[in-house]
Amino acid sequence: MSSPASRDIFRKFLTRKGLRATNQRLAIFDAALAQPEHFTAEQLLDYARTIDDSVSRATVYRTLPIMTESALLREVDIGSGEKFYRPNRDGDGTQVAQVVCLDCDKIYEISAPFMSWYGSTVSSKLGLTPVRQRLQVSAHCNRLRDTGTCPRRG
Amino acid sequence: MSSPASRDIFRKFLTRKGLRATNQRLAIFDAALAQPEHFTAEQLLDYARTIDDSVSRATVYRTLPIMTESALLREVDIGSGEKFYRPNRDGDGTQVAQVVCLDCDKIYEISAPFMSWYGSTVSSKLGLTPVRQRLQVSAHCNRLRDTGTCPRRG
DNA sequence: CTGCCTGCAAACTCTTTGCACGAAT
DNA sequence: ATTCGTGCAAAGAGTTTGCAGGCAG
Repeated sequence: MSSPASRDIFRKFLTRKGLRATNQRLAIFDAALAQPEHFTAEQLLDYARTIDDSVSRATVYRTLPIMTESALLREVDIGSGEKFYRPNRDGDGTQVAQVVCLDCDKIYEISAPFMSWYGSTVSSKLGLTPVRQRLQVSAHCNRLRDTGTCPRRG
Repeated sequence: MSSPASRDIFRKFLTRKGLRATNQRLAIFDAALAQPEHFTAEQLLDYARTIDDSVSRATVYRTLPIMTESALLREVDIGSGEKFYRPNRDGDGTQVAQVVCLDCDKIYEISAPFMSWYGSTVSSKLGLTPVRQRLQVSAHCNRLRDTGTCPRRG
């Protein structure tokens, strides 16, 4: 949930960008920024509908780019078919690596400040200017392997 | 193109795995390992059909996992909707980063030996065992920005 | 009022799959 | 002779888009 105060912030944000502050967009903003973890477009739709049941899937998909381009959200693509999103509470997200548990699908985010240095170094040698980088580690759960149970699932 | 010799190698390879050495599979193997650059499933289909025009899209998609699981090919997912593949001529591919030019879509591969160390370090802190890692940098072409022309396109 | 924004549903892209036929062993 | 493998076409999943109507500014 979010307070009327955050609504006003979103409203101003949209106006500043020359976009209209529709109830659907506001509901999607509320829903997205209330998420504690990574979420998918579909999950966002579900939650946004609890705020405004007129929100459609199309509008969610049309609003997500607005939020990511403005760095309100960070897009996290772990190559699983669907994209994940996450409120961009801290930093710009270019210095964050992900560790993905292949057993419970949980995505851990790890600070990796050397990443942008690496990106710049490697890009400049090729005559390129880095835009973004991603570092992802896919891993299996030791606990699940040893005891047959992962604390994050069953 | 490939010599009859490589055909025999593929034949033995398949037999060893308990799989049948069909003409379609051999054509796909030939086509895949003849690629100098990254390629998509669709491009592989096109080329494989110049060797054996009975090759179908379904068989390409069914053969790609056989080749990647055996490390003959490396799968490179840059989050662009379609997957890329590449003959795995050197190493195991777990120590290679990609630099993707957003202007010409070229994928440069860079040796990044520290990656597996990083994966292990970060995973163990979470009670996980790393399976694979990927490090990708997306970048823009300086030449295109400065002169309006990228040597890799027009 | 004007035209941006919306929901709906169809379209799209890439990939997977069910089925009956065909070929490798 | 057995199966495993194949092509075809349909199904899938996630996302995008054309259109007619609706609401913000």
